[in-house]
Amino acid sequence: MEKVDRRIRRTRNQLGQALRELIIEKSYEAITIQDIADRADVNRATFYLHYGTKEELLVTSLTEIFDELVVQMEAQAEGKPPWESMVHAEILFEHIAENFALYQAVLGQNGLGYVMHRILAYIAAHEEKELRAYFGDAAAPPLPIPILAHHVAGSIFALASWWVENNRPYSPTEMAVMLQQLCVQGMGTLGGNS
Amino acid sequence: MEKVDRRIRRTRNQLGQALRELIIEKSYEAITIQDIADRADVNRATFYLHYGTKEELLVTSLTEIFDELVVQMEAQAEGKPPWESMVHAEILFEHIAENFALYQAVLGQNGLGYVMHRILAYIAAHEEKELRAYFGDAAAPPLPIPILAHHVAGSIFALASWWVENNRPYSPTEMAVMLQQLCVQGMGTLGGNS
Amino acid sequence: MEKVDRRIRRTRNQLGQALRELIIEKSYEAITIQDIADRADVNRATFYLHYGTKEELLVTSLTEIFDELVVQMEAQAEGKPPWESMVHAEILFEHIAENFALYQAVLGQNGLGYVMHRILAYIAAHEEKELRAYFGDAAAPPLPIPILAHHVAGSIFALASWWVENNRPYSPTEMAVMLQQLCVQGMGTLGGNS
Amino acid sequence: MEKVDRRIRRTRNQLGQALRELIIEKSYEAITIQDIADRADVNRATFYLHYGTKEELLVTSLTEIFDELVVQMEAQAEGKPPWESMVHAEILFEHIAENFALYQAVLGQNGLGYVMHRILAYIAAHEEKELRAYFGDAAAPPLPIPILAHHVAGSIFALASWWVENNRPYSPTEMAVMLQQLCVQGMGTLGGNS
DNA sequence: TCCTAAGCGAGACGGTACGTCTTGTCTTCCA
DNA sequence: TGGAAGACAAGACGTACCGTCTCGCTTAGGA
Repeated sequence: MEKVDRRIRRTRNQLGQALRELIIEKSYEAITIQDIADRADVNRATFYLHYGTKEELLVTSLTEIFDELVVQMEAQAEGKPPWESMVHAEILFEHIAENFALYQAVLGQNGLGYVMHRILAYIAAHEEKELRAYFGDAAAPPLPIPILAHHVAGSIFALASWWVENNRPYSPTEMAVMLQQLCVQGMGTLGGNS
Repeated sequence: MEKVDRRIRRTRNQLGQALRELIIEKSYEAITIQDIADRADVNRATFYLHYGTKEELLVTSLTEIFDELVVQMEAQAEGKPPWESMVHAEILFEHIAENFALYQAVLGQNGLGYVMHRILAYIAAHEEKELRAYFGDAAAPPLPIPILAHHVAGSIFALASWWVENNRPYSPTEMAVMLQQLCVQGMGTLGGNS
Repeated sequence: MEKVDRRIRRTRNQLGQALRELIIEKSYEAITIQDIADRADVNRATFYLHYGTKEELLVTSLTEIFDELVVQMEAQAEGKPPWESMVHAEILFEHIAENFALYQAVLGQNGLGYVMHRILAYIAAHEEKELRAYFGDAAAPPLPIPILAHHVAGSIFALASWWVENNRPYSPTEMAVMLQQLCVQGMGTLGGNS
Repeated sequence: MEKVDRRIRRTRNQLGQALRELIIEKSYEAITIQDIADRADVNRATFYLHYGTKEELLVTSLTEIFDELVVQMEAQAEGKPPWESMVHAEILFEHIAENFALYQAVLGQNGLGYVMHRILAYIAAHEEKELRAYFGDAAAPPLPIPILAHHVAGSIFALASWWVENNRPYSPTEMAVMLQQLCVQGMGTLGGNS
């Protein structure tokens, strides 16, 4: 555990905070390092003492937020197959609601490809881990696990994306319920006619 | 039908082609307009005679490809609910296979947020249209149509993304089958054990 | 005498006229060929059919004006030494008054070095010719003729320049008288005290 | 006394030096800012940190040279009427001889109108000041002072111009003598015949 | 009177310079 | 020693102007 000067921590926090604020205000590409430094009340040269590129700061900055989410979710680990529990999804949607402006910027029209990809990959990896834990090595899954994982991840990603862009027309719980329904039962039984 | 100088058409084609090539070779952001102009054997100033920004060329260029796909897909319009027909998805995966390198660049690690968002939105809109046609005004759908549409779109997007990043481990047909299975039946019946 | 299409003559006149107008309105360097073409109601490409550069048009255009002056002056040739005749200078100042705006532009703050130099050299050459004619080969001039010529030319140039820049505070005749006085008698006898 | 970074002074010197060298080598208009930057071993953008335009650098650069001349001349201030002292003129011609190539470029065929005008105006203003000091308020001068001043200034300018263009056929002292003779006695008494 | 060459408008294009902006490095000086 | 201040190199940006070219239209002026 490296001992880090208090000032350094302070500077880094300010930089992270500044970027998160700016991302909400304007397109990520349009943000210059000077912008970040100005907002953080820090000299531009100082930025380079801590981060090599804008992206490095972005990853660091977002990681903090994601980590927080993961901690919350892992506190809910149970034995049930992941898709039969709405808890995960509910926590996710609540988390998004809390950082709404940020996710709006990241997932929306001018979203960050890099971040989008990361999120999708992250969710998929998470699902995959849980699926493997569920199926164990015994019962072979009917479809390849990565496919299952990406199916769920894609659905989550798209629903979250839609939800954010449409200003949260449903509550986190409602979203979680619908998500679960779609993933577990599929759309076939929803025709009403069957 | 606007009459366009042959030279103009030629120049624009070269620019579009150049961008598509470069996107495959390096990160979109790293591509300069000079790069594009060089590759297209065109003066940089000439670029600006036709497009205001790199993005404008990108959209134009990709639209051509998407349009082609849409034409193919619409030729398959049938009366069945979209998710019961694998044809659409199959055509999609084949289309991706044909423009593999391009999609690898666009959907991958350093993918373009803008394009990703566009694709997702495009697929969702497409699904939504078909769902509305299917349900008509009579039978109220069990879940809001946008939700259904985005669920499917997200799944398609994520599976396609995964497929591309893992170098097409399955055939387009196999992917289409699995996709349909997941969407229609859901994962609940796949427990294998039940 | 080359036969020139009426249209050609018309085009060239328009271009010359346009340049002369523009020179009065703004700095010569700031005038673009497009400006000239626009003003002349001519396509830019057409400009190049007639003149290679802006300078070429300038010379052609100004030469027309100078030639006119020379004709007037030569009509006054007499046997007297040039500096004892005010006629030349008077004609010159009257000529300048007639093309006032043009000379203001050419001799003023943002005057054209090229044209200034040309004018000075032209006057000097003119003086030199007359001086040589006057001295003949007999009486050796007390000072080298080129020196004498440039002295007079410089004085004319400077006085004209000053006169134009100060909005003609004296009549052409007055200027001519003063010029002659200065050149012939010098300033030594003007001490007022002697 | 403003404190200026040593680097800044160095950069500016290099830029001024570069321009002075280039002016000798080719037409001022043909000199690009890139040329200047290259010659000064400085980045083009750096040029703009110090000067807004080529003209600004030119003025700054030439002013340094002129100032030097003025200092020399003012060290010779005496009570005599300016035109009865050859000292000023002599210093001037010597100064020109020292910066010969530069003046060749500035006064010659492709001279700079702006600079020519400046020089003429500068000399005239200088003369005017001395004339006013000489005449005081008492004796009214026989001719308007500005006219006298411009007469002398024009002569100086033209003789210097001719001298430079003809590769200094006389010594600075000889030029000064002739100049004084012309200005003081005029040409009337030089006819030899009178 | 026709027809044929020339003048010209329109505008795409390669090229060059411009002035601006951002980045990353460096140096100097302060707390 | 961490950071402020800021000069600088590097290089992309979007714009402006230049000179050249090609393509049609029109419009004399000779057949």
